[in-house]
Amino acid sequence: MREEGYASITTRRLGAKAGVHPQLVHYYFSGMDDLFLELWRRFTNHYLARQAQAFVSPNPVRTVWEHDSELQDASLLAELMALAGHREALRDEITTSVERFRAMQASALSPAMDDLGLKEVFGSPEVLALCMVGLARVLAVEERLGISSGHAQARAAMARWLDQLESKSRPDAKRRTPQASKT
Amino acid sequence: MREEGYASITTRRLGAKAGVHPQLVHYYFSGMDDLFLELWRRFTNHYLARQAQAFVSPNPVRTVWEHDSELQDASLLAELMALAGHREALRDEITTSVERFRAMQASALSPAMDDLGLKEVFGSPEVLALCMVGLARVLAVEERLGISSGHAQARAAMARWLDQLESKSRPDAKRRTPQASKT
DNA sequence: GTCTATATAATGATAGAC
DNA sequence: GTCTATCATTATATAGAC
Repeated sequence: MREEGYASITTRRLGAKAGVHPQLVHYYFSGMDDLFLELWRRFTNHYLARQAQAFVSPNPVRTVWEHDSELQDASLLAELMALAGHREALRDEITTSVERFRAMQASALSPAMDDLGLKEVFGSPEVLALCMVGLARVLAVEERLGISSGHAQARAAMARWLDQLESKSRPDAKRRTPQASKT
Repeated sequence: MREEGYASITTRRLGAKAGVHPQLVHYYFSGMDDLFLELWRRFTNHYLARQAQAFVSPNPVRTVWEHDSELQDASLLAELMALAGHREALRDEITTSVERFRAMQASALSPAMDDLGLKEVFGSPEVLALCMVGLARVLAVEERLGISSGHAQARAAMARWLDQLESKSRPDAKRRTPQASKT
């Protein structure tokens, strides 16, 4: 799906990829809707768990940005939302979990809004969350197609801004590198 | 395509929608690739012409934002980019025109970068363009699915920010309403 | 659980009458 | 330009042998 879009997901291709006969797909899933639903649930479970990190992070803004930016998944997510446009069963599941996810991000970002003076520009943490996910997703989708105009500069600007925020919150601390510690 | 996604575009459905027989699609287009290419070209022609306004606008930032935000087309564009992921002929056409479009937006935004102090945060006009198109597209795609968490607030924050920019560039002028004059 | 075989429907596409 | 007729291909899905 990441490589060729949701329309190319068929029982035959899945079977071929898994090295089994396509009919087995119907043994494991009750149909294509069920299959996509299961994929989405795996996706959200992974991310909801991952997103919990933002609550204990010293800089939730950076943490949220890093999660939003996980390239492969960001473009997969765009694909799933396109798919949801014409699969009712998926749409309901996606809308509720996206809203839950956004609320979670917002509450993780909330303390930073006042501390770092972000309230003035963004107003609410939801808006900050929307801006970051928006930028991350354009970058992901475009890079999948081979478009790169301004991408490096955008990532650099984001890194600069995050560093700036960090020095605001802890003026004595040194800059954190993008990759977190391995523990 | 806006309503049900690119996968639901078939010769039969197009024929039904147009009130003619599906075989006529092959009379007008050499195939599905050609059909999507034609759609994309119409799309870009419309927007490249429209985008020229940004060069003569008193506030190019607002103009670019308004163009990016045209709801229906923003979600259609997301759909087309998803489609491009597995249609080579489309991909080449899309990548080149997106890059051309971005360069155009950037050069329209360029003078505002220095005047309004945007260079400090965004660095280059391409980055500003990416941020705006990112936010606009998330809003569009999500709204199509019925998701609205933070959307109203995001639009309000954007309106506030644009007004702020405007008062910076012309301190004596009054706020412009979102809709431009009719002439 | 995995396979063969098959049902049924929809797809993109072509040939040719009018 | 629009139609009828038809093609090969692919899709989801089911039944039943092993």
